[in-house]
Amino acid sequence: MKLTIKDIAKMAGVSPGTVSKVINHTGNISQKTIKRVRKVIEETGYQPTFSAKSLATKKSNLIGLIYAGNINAELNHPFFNDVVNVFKNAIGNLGYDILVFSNNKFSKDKQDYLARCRHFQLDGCLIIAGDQIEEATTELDQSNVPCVGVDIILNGPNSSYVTTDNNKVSEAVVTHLYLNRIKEVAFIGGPEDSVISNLRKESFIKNINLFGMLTKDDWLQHGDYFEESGYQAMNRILEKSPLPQAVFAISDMMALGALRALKEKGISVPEEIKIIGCDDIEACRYSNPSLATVKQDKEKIGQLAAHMLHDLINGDVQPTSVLVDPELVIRESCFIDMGGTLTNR
Amino acid sequence: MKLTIKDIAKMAGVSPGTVSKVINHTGNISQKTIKRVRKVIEETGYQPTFSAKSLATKKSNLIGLIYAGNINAELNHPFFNDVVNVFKNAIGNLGYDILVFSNNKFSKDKQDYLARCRHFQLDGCLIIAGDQIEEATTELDQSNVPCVGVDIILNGPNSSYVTTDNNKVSEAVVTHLYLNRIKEVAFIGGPEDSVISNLRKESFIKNINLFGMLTKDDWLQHGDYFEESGYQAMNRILEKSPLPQAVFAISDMMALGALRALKEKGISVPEEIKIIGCDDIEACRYSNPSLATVKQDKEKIGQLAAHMLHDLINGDVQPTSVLVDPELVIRESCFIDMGGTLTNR
DNA sequence: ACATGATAGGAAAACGGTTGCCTTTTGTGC
DNA sequence: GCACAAAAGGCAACCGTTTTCCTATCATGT
Repeated sequence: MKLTIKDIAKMAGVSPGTVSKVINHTGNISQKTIKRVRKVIEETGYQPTFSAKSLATKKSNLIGLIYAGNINAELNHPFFNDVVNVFKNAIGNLGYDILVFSNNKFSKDKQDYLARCRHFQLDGCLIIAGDQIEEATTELDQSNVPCVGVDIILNGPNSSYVTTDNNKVSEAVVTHLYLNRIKEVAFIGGPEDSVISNLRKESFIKNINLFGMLTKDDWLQHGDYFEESGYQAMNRILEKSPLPQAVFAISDMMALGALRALKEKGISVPEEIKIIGCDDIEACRYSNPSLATVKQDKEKIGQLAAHMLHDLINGDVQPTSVLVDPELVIRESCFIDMGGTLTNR
Repeated sequence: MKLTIKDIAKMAGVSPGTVSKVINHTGNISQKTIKRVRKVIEETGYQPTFSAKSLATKKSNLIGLIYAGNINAELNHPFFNDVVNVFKNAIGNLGYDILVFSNNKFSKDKQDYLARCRHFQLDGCLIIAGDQIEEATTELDQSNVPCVGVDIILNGPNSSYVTTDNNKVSEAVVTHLYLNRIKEVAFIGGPEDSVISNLRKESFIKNINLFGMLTKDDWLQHGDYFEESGYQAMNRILEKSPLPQAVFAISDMMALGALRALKEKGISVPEEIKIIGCDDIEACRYSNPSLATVKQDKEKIGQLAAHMLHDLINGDVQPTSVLVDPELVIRESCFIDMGGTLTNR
């Protein structure tokens, strides 16, 4: 028989309302009473029922977790999961639990995120996406539900976002290559309609031109962020001669796919061609050669997302966006032998 | 202004109770009325509020997700995440959403899972663990809350579990090595008190003896499933001569660590020593040499867990346990050159 | 001792559904 | 057309909290 607030009230010789006030630190209650009520709660291990509380307050202390866009992977995406894990612990410390929207529950074809937020009376949502996304997410963004996006641009009245500074991603890669006398560079992006991908592509081209380096249409390929698509993109590049001196793929998985294509053709990395990926997933360290990459600061992104969402929920703050600086991680796939000049530390 | 069941009732010209019955397919309602009510619901997009429904029914259609034990990783564990992802979709189709327990919310030191289940009125829990675990999980297991464990042995009155057949894991590895004329094998297990690890270790030793092969105390090492611990365990093995002909590590990450240790010492894999891991994480395919492993059937485990939990919740079924067969995946780290005899397909 | 304001705590409505029971309507057989 | 059973749907209590408003008590200054 589960204990209710009335049982506690009876035991402590007060009214239910008073117990509620003690629990929530509201109203005017004497220290003596507080002590007494606390003691009963302590002894009985009483905990208010979530649904009753939620019903009365219209709050849930629950954050919805949405994997939007065509991320084929979801709970098993290497980069996003690290971010989500940091987020989970950070938001937990702020007093929230996380609700993962399972798909297929409501309408079959249409993910109605907003309806589900209202259904559960979620306090806010974390939207994870590698991409600009479906209507359902836009609808949610435009609603008054507090949302924080990771790697997605949100502009709703109560939405913030945090993302790696995509201009700096390409800038870092191109600058590094320039400093190492590499001139001819290919690019493997995400889907053509991916906002993130296009930002990186534009910035890539801009910086290539800025430094007087070379790229060309045949070298600008698109994939879907996954391994196989990188493999195919690389093969498309290989079909056209000449070969570039380096390839920048905007996900590690695609870079690994490119690596596989090169291995298959007997082209040596980094001697004949350098490869740089992006994300710094675990597999980078175990591939052969190990994969140079642009690392996104997962810890910082996760932490920021949690605090931004909390602030948004409390109405403390206007919607904002934060760009997190990426960091170049040089590994074997980009080692450059220049006879002692300009080597990498 | 959010719509309530009363609004719908008014619009449809019926009582709230009737609307409820239409929604839940209970009571005796005429087809005509059902149509009318349905239409209004459709047009307005009305959805019952979770907390109110949950309060009234004492059910939540929510499944708690617990990462128990000393899995340092959580939402970012490569193997478990794949399982959880399958589970999430499967359980979603059965009408549940998932609540992830954030840590640190309730008592600082003590995870009170049971209390939180009651608090949220969860219908059931999925317990993920690489290991036998804390008191809080045991308490939950022993309660009447329906639980399904993955890779953990549960014996509570309402608990089932599904796990890879750990005997067969070691059996498959040892048999394969035996068939390829390899006699001397080392073993890198998990923590000494890990039930799973000990099952695999016992079965490893049993099969080694059965085939008249050789292992010894110096070759039986323990780690914590993560990369660094595999590295260290391998170094401990290397300190003692002679070298075994093969090493079986019960996680891929530890196997990768072992690989790193061998590389560092200039010992070639698979020529001088073979390595086999376990789990079949992504990185296996990208390591050099690519890593042979024992694959756990994540798809099947996730699906089974979902359906077993659903059955348990509905009281359709007695607690059970299911063992899923593992599958050996041979890759470069275990390639065997025998001059044409007994090669691997 | 008294008016006054502050403080403590109680009563009850509200939150949005569900459900058992009871009444009304409908259909059936004669 | 009538008695009766079955079907349809309304009523109201209930789920466990919160919160507003109100009253009773208490301390204070005069």
